[in-house]
Amino acid sequence: MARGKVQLRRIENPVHRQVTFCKRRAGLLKKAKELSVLCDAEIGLVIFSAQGKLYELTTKGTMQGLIERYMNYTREAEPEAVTQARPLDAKEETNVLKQEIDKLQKGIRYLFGGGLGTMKMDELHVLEKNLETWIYHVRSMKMNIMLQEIQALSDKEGTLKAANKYLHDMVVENTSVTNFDPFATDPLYPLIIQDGGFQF
Amino acid sequence: MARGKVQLRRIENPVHRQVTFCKRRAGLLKKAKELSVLCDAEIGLVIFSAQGKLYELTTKGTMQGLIERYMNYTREAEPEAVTQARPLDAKEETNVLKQEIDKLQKGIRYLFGGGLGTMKMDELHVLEKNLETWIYHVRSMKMNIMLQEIQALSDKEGTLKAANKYLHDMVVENTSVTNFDPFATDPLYPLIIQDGGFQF
DNA sequence: AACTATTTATAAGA
DNA sequence: TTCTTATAAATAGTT
Repeated sequence: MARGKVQLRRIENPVHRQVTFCKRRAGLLKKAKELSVLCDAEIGLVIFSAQGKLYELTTKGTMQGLIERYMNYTREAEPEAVTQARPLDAKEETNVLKQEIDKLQKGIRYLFGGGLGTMKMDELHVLEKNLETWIYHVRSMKMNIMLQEIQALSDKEGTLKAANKYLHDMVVENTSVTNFDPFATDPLYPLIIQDGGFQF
Repeated sequence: MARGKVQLRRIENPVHRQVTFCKRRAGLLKKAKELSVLCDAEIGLVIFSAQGKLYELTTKGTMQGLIERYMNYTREAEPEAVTQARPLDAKEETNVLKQEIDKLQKGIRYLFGGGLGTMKMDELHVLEKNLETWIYHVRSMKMNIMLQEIQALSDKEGTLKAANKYLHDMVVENTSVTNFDPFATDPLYPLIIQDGGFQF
């Protein structure tokens, strides 16, 4: 905006681009602050540079709070989920999960606010049930991970046993040809075993 | 920025403020887009008007995606929690609770994002423990509410019994003076009892 | 980082 | 809201 019009496309010269980024970023943040003050608006601005560095601004409260407000607003704008007795398809199930998350979030908002003391009996009851539901989900997921790990270890074990057997046979064959060895017929012994850790 | 300097404080005239909001909002969104294009930055801009209406912009991907990137970035930057063995004082306990809430929120952020599937085993474990802790808190609070209700009912019962006894004595006294009544010595009978409902 | 010539944004008025 | 226009601000290119 000075000494020459600017083309609205990526500035190819990296130095030039960096300088412009610096200047315009400052300008944008300033403008955002001004708009907020002049017009009493709540503004959140997040800028990730091309190098991945974060610059941010919130004009009222925290970014965390603003994100929650945003989530709430966009969720409200979404169409209502349909509750029916028939089995739910994938999309509907997603909506149900979102509602559950919403309830949990409400509970957490209570916790953030006046603490549990401000919650009514029935609200506490709902929160409790939701927490139980999520514990169930979390435990299911843990179980799945564990089963996968077990499967992986089991596969690995099979592979190692096969390798072991092959090596053992080699040893038997070689020793029986070059010289007589009484240990050649010993039971299988793990020549190479490498086991990954497995924590609960 | 024209025909008169602007004071950096809330515009009191509502019409004036609304017009300025409209103009500057457009300007800010334009500047954000330009910065993103010129310097290859990812930008998210959220504006809530004083009336609570939402205006938003994201220059790459979705707001949802940007929020996740932001969450990730800020989580990495956070310092680790301090774990101590000695008993905590009130202020420290508050901090611990805040941290617990933070962890729970992180769990919920995961839920919002790619679902539980993106969480690691240890993260799931932490989330599970936090959920358990909060269920404990919720149940304690329910118990307290119930105990208070019981106490209140018990008090009311005592009051009613006292009133009952007083009324009974009155009846006995009156009947014994004005006329002989064989029912005057009947056992105590509840003349007025009003009991509140009590739901679990 | 500073300096300006210009462009751009926008306050006020219509 | 939108247009116009005088003027304030932002900033591209240069030092």
